[in-house]
Amino acid sequence: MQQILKRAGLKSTRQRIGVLKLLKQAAKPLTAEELYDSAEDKTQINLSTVYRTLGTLTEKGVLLKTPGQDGKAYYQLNNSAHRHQLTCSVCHRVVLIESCPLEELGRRLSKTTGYTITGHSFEFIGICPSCAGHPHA
Amino acid sequence: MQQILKRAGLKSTRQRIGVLKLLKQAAKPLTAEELYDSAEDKTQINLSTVYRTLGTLTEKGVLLKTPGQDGKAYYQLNNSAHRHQLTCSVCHRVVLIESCPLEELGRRLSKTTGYTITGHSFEFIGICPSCAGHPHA
DNA sequence: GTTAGTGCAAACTCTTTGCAGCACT
DNA sequence: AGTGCTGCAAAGAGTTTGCACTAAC
Repeated sequence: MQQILKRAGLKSTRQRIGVLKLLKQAAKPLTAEELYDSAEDKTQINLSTVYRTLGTLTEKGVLLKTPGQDGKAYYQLNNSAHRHQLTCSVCHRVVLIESCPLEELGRRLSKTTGYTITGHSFEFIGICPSCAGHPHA
Repeated sequence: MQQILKRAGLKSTRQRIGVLKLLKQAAKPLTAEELYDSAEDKTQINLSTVYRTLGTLTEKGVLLKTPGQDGKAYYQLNNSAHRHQLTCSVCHRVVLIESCPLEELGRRLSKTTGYTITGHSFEFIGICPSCAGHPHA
């Protein structure tokens, strides 16, 4: 945890370590508010600090930021285990997609454009079987 | 244009047709504000109406909504010619990706999850060659 | 000791909503 | 004529920022 921060040239603080720990445990993308609410003792971190931490860690490439259809941004560790979402456009419930097919595509894109690809965000939108069944849910 | 609206069960209004026309011409995703500013005569449509129009057309599956890293939502026609973005995390300039590789993936996902896939949003994040060259731009 | 990070409160941006009037079918 | 759509103004949600204080190096 501290190593990640050191590598990024950032100071190790209780707040940052807390955020990283939560994201590591989560195994699904979390919003700033979810992180804030999950902080065991609410007084341990301020919402502004959550936002600032997420911002700097995203800039450093440590985190992946995925702006969702709901207007909130979802954050997760930027590693090969990251997950993407599938949102139902009727009931707005979210499920996770098993694997990420974009790594290879990113490598190809990197070659053709000269960009260094540091991450990606994506999300499918659809209608879940339950909403397709009773459309007025 | 009117046909699209009729098929979606919506009334044909000057404002909606204007929005659709602009999106058709654009060939790149636009934000609500860009659409509002592009309306030839500014008095022809209200910003709220732009948002409402984009919302209903997205719900009907006519438009594709892609929430960007910058906090704004980008809209485009939901057809096979749609485009995705590649954003530089340093200078925040945006370029377009040539093709969309997610159609096939969506079909597969539809089979495994039972969801009706109606769209997707995605974006790559990277560092453009120019920013990689002089990092302090 | 110095610099980077934090908390708090206020501000800002994008987007949504209530309501009265207008336009499409 | 009736219903859906629009404009306006005000509110809402999520996120950012200035400043004084604190903690990491």
